Amino acid sequence: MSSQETPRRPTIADVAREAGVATSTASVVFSGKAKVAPATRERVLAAAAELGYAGPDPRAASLRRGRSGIVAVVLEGHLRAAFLDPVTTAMMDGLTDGLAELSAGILLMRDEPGEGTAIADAPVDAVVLIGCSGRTRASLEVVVGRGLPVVVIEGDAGEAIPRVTLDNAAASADIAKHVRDLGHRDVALVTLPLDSDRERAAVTPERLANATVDVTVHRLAGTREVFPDAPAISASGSLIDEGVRVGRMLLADPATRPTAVLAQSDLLAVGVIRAAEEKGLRVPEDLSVAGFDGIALDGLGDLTLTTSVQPAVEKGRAAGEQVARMLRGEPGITQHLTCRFRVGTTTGPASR
Amino acid sequence: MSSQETPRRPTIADVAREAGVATSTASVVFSGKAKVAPATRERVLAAAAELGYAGPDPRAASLRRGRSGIVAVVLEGHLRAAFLDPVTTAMMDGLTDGLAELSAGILLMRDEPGEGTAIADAPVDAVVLIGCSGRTRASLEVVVGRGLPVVVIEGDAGEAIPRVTLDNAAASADIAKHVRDLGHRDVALVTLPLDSDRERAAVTPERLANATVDVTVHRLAGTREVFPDAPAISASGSLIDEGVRVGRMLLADPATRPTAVLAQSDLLAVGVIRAAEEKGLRVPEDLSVAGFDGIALDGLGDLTLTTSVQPAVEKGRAAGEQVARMLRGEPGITQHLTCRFRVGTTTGPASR
DNA sequence: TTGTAAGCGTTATCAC
DNA sequence: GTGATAACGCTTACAA
Repeated sequence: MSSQETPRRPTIADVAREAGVATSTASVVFSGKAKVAPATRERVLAAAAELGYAGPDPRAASLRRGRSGIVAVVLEGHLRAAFLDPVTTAMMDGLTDGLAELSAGILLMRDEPGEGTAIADAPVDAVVLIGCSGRTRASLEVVVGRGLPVVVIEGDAGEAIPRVTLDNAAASADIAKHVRDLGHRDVALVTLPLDSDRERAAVTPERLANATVDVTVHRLAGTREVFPDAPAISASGSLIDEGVRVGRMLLADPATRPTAVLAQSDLLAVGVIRAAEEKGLRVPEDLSVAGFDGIALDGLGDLTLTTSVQPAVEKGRAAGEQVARMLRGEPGITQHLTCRFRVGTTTGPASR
Repeated sequence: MSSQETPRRPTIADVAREAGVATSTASVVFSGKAKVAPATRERVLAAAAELGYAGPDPRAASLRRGRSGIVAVVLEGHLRAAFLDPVTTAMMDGLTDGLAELSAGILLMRDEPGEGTAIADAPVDAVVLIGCSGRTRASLEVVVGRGLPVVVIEGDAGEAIPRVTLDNAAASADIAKHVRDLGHRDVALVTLPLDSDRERAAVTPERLANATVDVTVHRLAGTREVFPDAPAISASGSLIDEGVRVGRMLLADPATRPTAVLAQSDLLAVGVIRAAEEKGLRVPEDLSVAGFDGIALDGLGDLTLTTSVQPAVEKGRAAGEQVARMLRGEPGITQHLTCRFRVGTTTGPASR
């Protein structure tokens, strides 16, 4: 007010000087980490108000503390896809719960080829990697190299990294057994993408050998324990529309038409059902369809999807809790979660 | 390798020493901000590899640079609600686009009573406030006090703050006019929550006067330009299930049953349609229903919702672009976006 | 209870 | 092209 010698924003040192106390005292007033005489406190606050000081600069504080209060969540692919996928959103939901005790912010990052190192430049305290596929693995290395606590959700990260896993293979096998027990022999599969190319095409042994998305591979392995020779088509994503497209491919030729279709996600399954309806096929009388995920689904009319219910929210919560643990200095531990098979009305006895 | 005198992580100074160069030189090798002789460069990189140095500490770098590369997005209420709301996810999608040139991370924060200052402790370069209601306004003050660039999406933040706005009132009036022109006179309204209490109850003048959610108030105002006396019930959120509940309330008594229901969101409208179907009412023959948002909707069967399509993705993109501008030092400007009315098959002539 | 002082790890500036 | 040095703004032992 007297001399305007500060074009720059005031610092805590300015406030301390104005209040006639040491910087450390001013600091303590804001952090509350020690007792301060009410009078001093008031003077500091008054000085802060006077100078328009809005509190300690978080950047400086996080350098000094060695903590930024931010946890990164690395999703593969475009963020838009993540937001559109109900399983991911449910998981994010659980993650915020699991992280709640840290009152940490969640930094959304995508794992893209070019910016694979974006995570390296972000001031984060820990990292949650989701669906660790080939591409994501590059991020994992960076993060580990940096010495940051990390939890991997549904990805193969090696034994040393705490993970949250799902019994994808076993759950897929359960679905397949149910369908087999209903008498089906001509079964076709719709898988999630095999790799980041996300090509919609028949799954050949060669393509499968080069697949990088663990979830896809594991679910397929489980299904093929029961139906070793079932033909499969990989979808380009987990979307209803994509399920429709693949469904049309599978149901095009009446001669080779399967009596059951097992899809690796509920959204794909709904799409297949739509494709069947287009062709005038009744579900489950003419075609049985099963999904995976157990998400709440609109648009199925009176049908209930046969599926395996995965603990999506729990997955996120478990990851959040591990991060919290590791930040507390305790070792992170791998959690194995299981799916629950749910019989619906979209599967029925084989009619031929 | 020789002496293990460093239990702590190596710093760039350690690397420089090991490589026999100045710290500043090592720094430049990592930042690429100046020319370095290939030989020196190699030596530095080798030293880094030797020491297991993974690059500059982002916390220190952001203090020094005054930039953290993080943009905060403040959502009101629980994050889970945000992830479940298609309009919000679409907007987030656009936001990532608008922010792309900054290659900034997105920090998700919620604006809760208790942690209203969480945003004050986060090392962010700019803030996007969404749906600035009474509660969110506290965050706004903190952010402005901190001198951070901020953009408000659909909130009343005063003329000084760059905003992204929607013509909610006009768009709502358009829908109402369409319904009035179809001959409807007994019209009931379903609004979004009025405030953070999110009470499901009849909208009284008193409750309306205390409402803090601008979107709700503006849309209601637009509708009431056409139907000044239409009774309204506020929903507790924008969810199909909530629409079903409110729908049941509105359709309970055949004597007072409206011939048309205008909902402030598509999800609520779908819920109302479900409630109507429960009661054996046909849409649009017995009841016309309109929504708002224009999101892609499953579960409507062959019906197409009459609604106003809002540019949700564009909203986010515009906000992102403003943030990018402001970070470049240019002034942020307010952008007014408009909705587009879309006639569907859920509205028809009044039958009485 | 308050003050002193030493960093936290980096990068910008300016000489050389 | 490289090096010395001074911040960046804060927190936290430790001393008084």
